[in-house]
Amino acid sequence: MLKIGEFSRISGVTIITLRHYDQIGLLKPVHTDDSNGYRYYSMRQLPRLNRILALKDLGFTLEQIGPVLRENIAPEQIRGMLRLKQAEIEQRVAEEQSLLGRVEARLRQIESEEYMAGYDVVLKTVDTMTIATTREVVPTIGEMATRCGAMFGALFQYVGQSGLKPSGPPFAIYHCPGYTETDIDTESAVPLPNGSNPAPATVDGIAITPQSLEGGEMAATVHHGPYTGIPNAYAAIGAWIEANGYRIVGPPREIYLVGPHEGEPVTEIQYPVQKA
Amino acid sequence: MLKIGEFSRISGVTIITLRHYDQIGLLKPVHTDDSNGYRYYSMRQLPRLNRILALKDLGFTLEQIGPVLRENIAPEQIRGMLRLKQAEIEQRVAEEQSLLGRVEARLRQIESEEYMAGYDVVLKTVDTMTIATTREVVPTIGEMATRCGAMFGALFQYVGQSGLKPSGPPFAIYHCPGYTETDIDTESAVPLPNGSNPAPATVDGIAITPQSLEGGEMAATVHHGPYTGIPNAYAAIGAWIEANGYRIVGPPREIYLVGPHEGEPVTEIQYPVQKA
DNA sequence: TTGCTCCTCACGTCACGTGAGGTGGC
DNA sequence: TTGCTCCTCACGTCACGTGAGGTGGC
Repeated sequence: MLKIGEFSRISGVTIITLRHYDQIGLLKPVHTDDSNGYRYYSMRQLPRLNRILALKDLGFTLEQIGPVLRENIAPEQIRGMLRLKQAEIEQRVAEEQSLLGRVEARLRQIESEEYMAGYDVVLKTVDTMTIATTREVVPTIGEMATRCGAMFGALFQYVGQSGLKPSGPPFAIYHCPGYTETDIDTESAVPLPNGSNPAPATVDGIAITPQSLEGGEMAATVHHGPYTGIPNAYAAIGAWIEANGYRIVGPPREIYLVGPHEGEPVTEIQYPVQKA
Repeated sequence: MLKIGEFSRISGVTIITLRHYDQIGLLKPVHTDDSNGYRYYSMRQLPRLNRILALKDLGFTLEQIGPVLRENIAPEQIRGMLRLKQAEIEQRVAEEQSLLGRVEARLRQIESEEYMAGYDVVLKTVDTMTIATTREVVPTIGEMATRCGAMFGALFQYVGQSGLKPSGPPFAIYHCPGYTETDIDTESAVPLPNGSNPAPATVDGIAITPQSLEGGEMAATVHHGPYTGIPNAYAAIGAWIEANGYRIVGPPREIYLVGPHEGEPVTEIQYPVQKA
């Protein structure tokens, strides 16, 4: 019979850990003194302790080790548990490596001075939503402001007439691939409460269609300030997507979080992406 | 001004997380209602929130993110932090991969039926210690019991005469490489309290030398039962060492935790090892 | 008035480590 | 008697998630 300190020295396990294993019932001392609470261990408990350490070393939690020690589990089951562990660790390694990739991408970005200061690109999941939308090809960029004004005016009028309330900020979808200054294929949209199902209509000669817009993973960033600076936000997202090994799988969305009439506008840019 | 639910929906961050960031001062709502505690956020806080998310995504803790947001840190410093992170993640990847290696080794062991049931090999660090020792070449294995008896008898007598107490169980070091049944180069030893420094002596014609024994990393397992079964323990350690990519760097030790006169003996085998 | 949203505790997570404060054994 | 060992709480770790129990706003 050994006092906890001796057993600790021989086993190489701290006293605190031994007390912890006692407390959770994983390794009880062979005897505990009733009067002073002293724990007494036996050398014959070393194999059990070593089994605990060996299983812990294979990545099992103490909670998982308990049953393995109690019931005598068939090697077949042990094998199953190890296979599971294996898959779990492989998963974690993959995650760590993707994290490493992100850190390295950021370092390269800083070092190559293509550092898009001020823009932080994040990945977010956007739900599928119901929207009211209208679409037109705007001939030149100079006409964007008036055309967008007209489109959103019609949309809000339509939403009001339908007895609905927008369920979020209005946004645009740009269907032309790449940056263009002419013939900009623009879809303007207002999100509606889920489940609402109004009919199509024409307002002020503008055709409005309610529809469902697919959600998914988005690479997104927020631009704070006048719209003339927005190309920088697009560039920042583009750089992030390339550096982090994603692929653009749809047209970008521009979400007008704070409109131009309420001070400095705040605009979010989203690109639907997939891991490449 | 947005209620927490709206801000949560727009940012894609849970309400609970937003409350947590408020609590630790990472992102305070622009306004908190005094009467009911409602938090109100602004769209203009989205860039800050995104910065938090982006840094978190690079593996920084919330505690590390705080200063980065408050003080405007130079890109030079950011670079330093990223380099540190990078090294840290590489370290973790290496650890996970070694864990994966251990799990795979165990799986192979089970599948190839060379499964040494009952032996759990663990890695432990043994301290350098002061010992009293005597060494001789035992001609045949049949004489081991009597020779060991004689050696330990002399050692204990010596320790007693020196006015010392053994500081741990007695053990043997086997200097012959591989398993042999003849001419076994055996060193018997008794650990002494650290700092004690007795003189060499001869007891019953047996020469006893006090010395220092180097510690280090050991692959160890415990054998429970008669000494005839001990070769299995050696085999188990050998298999473990090979499977886990270690290398034997010294002679094995056999530690007599429970001697043969106290019921079933309990014996620990240790091999000094290094990562190969 | 009824849902819906929001609030504040308090506790749990995983495997211990770190004091604080006190007692038993040689 | 004096160190040394041992004991039992209680709290901290990291970034939230999960109730419990209660209140404000349309």
